[in-house]
Amino acid sequence: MDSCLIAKLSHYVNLTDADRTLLSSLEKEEQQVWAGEEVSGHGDLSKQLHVVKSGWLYHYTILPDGRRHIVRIHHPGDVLGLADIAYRHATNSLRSATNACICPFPKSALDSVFSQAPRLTALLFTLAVRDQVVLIDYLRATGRMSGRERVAFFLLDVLSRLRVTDHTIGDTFQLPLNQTDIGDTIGLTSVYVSKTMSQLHQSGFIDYQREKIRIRNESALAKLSDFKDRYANMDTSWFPER
Amino acid sequence: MDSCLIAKLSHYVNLTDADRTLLSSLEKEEQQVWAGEEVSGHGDLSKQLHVVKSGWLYHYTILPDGRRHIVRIHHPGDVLGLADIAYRHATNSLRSATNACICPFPKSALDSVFSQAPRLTALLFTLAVRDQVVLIDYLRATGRMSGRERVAFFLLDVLSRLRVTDHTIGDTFQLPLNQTDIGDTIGLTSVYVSKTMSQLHQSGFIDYQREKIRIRNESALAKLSDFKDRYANMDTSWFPER
DNA sequence: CGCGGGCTTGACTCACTTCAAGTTGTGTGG
DNA sequence: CCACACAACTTGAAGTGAGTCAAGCCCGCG
Repeated sequence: MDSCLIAKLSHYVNLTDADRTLLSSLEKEEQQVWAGEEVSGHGDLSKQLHVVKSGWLYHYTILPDGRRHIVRIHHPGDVLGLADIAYRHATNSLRSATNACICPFPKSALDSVFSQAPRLTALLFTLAVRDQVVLIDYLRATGRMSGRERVAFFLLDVLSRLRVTDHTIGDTFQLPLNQTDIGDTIGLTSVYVSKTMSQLHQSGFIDYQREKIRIRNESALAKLSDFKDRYANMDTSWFPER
Repeated sequence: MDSCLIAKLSHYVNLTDADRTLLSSLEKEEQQVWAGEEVSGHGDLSKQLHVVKSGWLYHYTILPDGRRHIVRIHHPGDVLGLADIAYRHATNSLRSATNACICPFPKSALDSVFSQAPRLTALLFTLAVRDQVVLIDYLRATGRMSGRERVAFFLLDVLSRLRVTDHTIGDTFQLPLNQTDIGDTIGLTSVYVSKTMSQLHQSGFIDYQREKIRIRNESALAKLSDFKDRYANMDTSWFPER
């Protein structure tokens, strides 16, 4: 019943009742999607954004020769498609990794947020910009780090994101992505991801089997991959009063 | 006398007089910086944003072992630091590539934009989001493309950005960055950038000497690197009326 | 019980790095 | 106007991290 969008945003600021009403209007409509299903393709008209209610999804692109790069992974409570509001056609494709439930809403719903709720606007802006900072972290990892460092970085990134909504999470989590997906996210092949993960296991950093990952030495991994948590804290002090 | 910020934004929407007044308040203060000078460092308190009046700058990060990645290159008319408004401390460092003139303004100036000018808010949002799409293009290039493709991509990206403000630009432009800088932007070493550029020259794609680049076969380069211009057109149709 | 997707492992290859020794061009001082 | 210094670029030889190819394994599922 509870909206995970509101839950996620409340993590960062206090929302007024008016804000909550406005936000829940974004979650009116629901859509079920299957694991592996394509939600929207590159080049589609991008008139809609989505809020994720449950499940994991990801945005990706295909290169002309067929190689794939996964751009961003999405969890419950995420607002998807902000990256596409600047263009008439979607610049990336969206696919569901698991069975999922998403709530589509039109781009134009944002204009009522912008004109009615400056504080919420600032928050959305901040979230978009946080995504940008995370993308930069990925860019730097992909551009300048070894495979081992990149895998470490990736696992910690997923873990930190899960912690935003699930405070009870310890060192173990479910990762509903296969090693090909992981490789396509950090610019490696699935073969090399496999070799790297087994090496990280042998060095005592992680345990894993199927979709379950256990981080055995988080601080060492963080040091290895120079990881900074971008999700836990954000600066909202400059926000307009209401 | 003319503001290049206003010039750049006018490329996308019609601005009211009120909008112009608000915008020019962001360019009240001026600061001169020298080529190679550090403007703000990673970890500094990030209370200020900047508008670039003249010159080239770039944001970069250093890895623990000293390797560098250049995250984003900035030109006149760009708004810098949007990526940092979500955090109390700067997540990346800013350095000037050439002598430059920049206009600092406080984060809090954004809140007056958000509460007074919904249309301008939408525009700023769109710009932030366009940067995100470009970062994604870089991420995909860095993660999945060969050195040759990456260099081609980089050169076309710079050219397209210059064209936003300079419509007279043909196939030749000034690139005030050395090959180490280029390599640090696309995840290569300076040695390999040199070899790749001379190879691109020999295949008839480009000419270059010192800081001058000539693109001899733009469409072939675009095909080679699967380049899409993200700067020329953006969707502003969903913007609030005023 | 057999099929198939995902994971592992090893042998081989190659794109890119590293190292190192030139070359070029440009600004500076005598 | 020359000489010297210096940064940027070039070029080649040698090394390596990650890719490719391919065979085999594991395990959940029909």
